[in-house]
Amino acid sequence: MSEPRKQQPTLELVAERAGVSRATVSRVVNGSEKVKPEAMRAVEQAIRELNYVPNRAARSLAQGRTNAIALVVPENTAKFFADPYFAKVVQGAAQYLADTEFMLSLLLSTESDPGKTTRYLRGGNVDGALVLSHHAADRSYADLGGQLPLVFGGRTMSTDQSEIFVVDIDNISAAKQATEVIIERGRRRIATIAGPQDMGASLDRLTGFTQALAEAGLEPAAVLEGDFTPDSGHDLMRQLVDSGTDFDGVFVASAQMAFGALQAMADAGLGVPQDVSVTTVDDDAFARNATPPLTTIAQHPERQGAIMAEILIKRINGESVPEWSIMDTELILRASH
Amino acid sequence: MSEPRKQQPTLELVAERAGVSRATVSRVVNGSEKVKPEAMRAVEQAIRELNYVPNRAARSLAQGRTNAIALVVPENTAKFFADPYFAKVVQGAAQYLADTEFMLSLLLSTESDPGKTTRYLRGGNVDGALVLSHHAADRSYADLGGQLPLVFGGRTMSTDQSEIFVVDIDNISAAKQATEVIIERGRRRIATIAGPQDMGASLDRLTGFTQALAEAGLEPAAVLEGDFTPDSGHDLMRQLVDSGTDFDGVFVASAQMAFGALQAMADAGLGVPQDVSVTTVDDDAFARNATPPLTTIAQHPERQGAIMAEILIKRINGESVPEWSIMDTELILRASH
DNA sequence: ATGAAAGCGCTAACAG
DNA sequence: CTGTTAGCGCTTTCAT
Repeated sequence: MSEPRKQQPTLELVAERAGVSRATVSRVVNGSEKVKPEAMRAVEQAIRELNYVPNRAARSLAQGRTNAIALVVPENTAKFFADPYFAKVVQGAAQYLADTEFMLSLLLSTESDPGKTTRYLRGGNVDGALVLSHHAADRSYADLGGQLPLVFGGRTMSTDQSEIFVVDIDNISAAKQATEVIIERGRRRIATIAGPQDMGASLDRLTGFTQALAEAGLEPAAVLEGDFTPDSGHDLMRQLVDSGTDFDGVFVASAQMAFGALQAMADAGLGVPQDVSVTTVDDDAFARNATPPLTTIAQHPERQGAIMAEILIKRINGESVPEWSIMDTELILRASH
Repeated sequence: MSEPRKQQPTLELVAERAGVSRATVSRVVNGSEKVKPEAMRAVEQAIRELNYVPNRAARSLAQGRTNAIALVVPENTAKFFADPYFAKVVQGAAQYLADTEFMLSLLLSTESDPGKTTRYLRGGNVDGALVLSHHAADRSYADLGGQLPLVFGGRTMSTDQSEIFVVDIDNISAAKQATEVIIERGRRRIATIAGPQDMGASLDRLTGFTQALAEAGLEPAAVLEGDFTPDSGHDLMRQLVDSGTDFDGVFVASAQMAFGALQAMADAGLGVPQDVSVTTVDDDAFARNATPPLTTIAQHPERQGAIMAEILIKRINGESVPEWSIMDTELILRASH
């Protein structure tokens, strides 16, 4: 049944045409110094004439290296596209890799069959992988770390493994800082809409929130758990309002959720920041276009992507790199606090 | 310098452990019928114990097939993420492929080095590719069609090639239909904000617009050319207004641009649909959340992605498929016309 | 500086 | 049903 694939010219063909051995062609292709200019020209011409491109599978088999890395997003397609954070990280990684010999291949891990992705990764298709948005329940990638160089974006929840490389912001201090802004505003009944508690970033942000409160001698007015989507922010805020809880400040763990929460508050006739002071994390389109614009902690996902890629490449090349890279964040004061 | 990669167990190792030949292991791995249950169990156990995963490069080299296909987006990362159309197509393709043995690998073609992507594609990394959003200037992919099964999303501009497989809507009739809605409203001074004229879809939509007008005995009030982004829609609409052109209807070639245009009209104090009737193409978040919600032609990008994938797989398997697949569209009447 | 030869890990006839 | 034997296209010692 299989259609005869148009045969690509092989290295051997190039060798014949150039009148040299396959070894020499290989040397030229790989930019080895030790080739006579004369032979080199002949080979290059043959390559051009035949429109030759080396077969990657063969090369990869021979040298045990693929020159490709994967960016794995263990999240469904809809969420992936809805969250500007992913876009930025991908962009940063892609940009960094553009100047290297490496290809970036984006793997949206299908919820239906996560094993498919791991098998692909372990099947020698890539030299390493960047893993994003790692839910705790999902141990598949953490375990993979022993077999393939991995770099995580955001801390993973597994603690029993060493040799886990991660690039992240300090989520605890970020949340703490954001919460302090509210406290400094004089607010005392402060709630939070936290992120999914199976992710490291969410846990840390909740910790930071609690710490800030504790240091000011306060108790949380309420703690709700969302899933980082605007809808969950909206729904939880409405719940909070409907519950009759008395609050005058809220730290929301992501700009997307804060965006939704703001709408719910507007619907409920709550003024921001007069009635409620709100701060959040992420300086994306949601933060900037919210009404009012959100006071927030900017991380720099684009830079994060680039750094992740850089570290992975270094690991692949056997250079030693620190296990943790903590990125700076920035407090952006806008109108919502 | 290269770090010793942790050696994955090979098929040979499995064979030894199971006490059979490599061929038998291969048979089991590939699900051949003709293996004694007994041997099969032994092999399966060995595989489990060794945590064996076949090396793809080797397999692919041996059987001349990779079981991976690429989805190529010749567009920069920012545009890719900003346009819900891409998200939907990817989603559709990913979903379809989830039930097959094929991996989907997303290639954001870097503007800096398009040759890198083509080389990757030709290097035998994938069995075929889906190509999206094809600008005319870019012949690289059309030419690739001779060497690798390709399926395009949206018609390509190259006319000299046969064997070009494309999945698309009928852009001419879609635009015509959208324009007719405006005409039926009794409007006579109708302008258009078209898409980039180096893309087939844009050209066709302009053609459909012009045809509808011609059949009603009308001339375009104005023809502006945007780039499918909301910003371009905004800017062009402001230009149109500032130019003093007299118009009471406008067909905008994409919902993103229409979204921007609507804002500009609101700024200019133009009422929609009282003063100006507007229709567009795409039923995405922009169309639905615009003020007022947009009357539009819905294409079904998710289905398009799935169909593209389906056709590509069939081609890879040597089945014969039609070169053109035209998808249905749907007129959605909302408040803007 | 170059060629010969031995694989990389797997699959695919071909015997048996 | 199973093992033997060739490769797939490329890289890489090792000689020369």
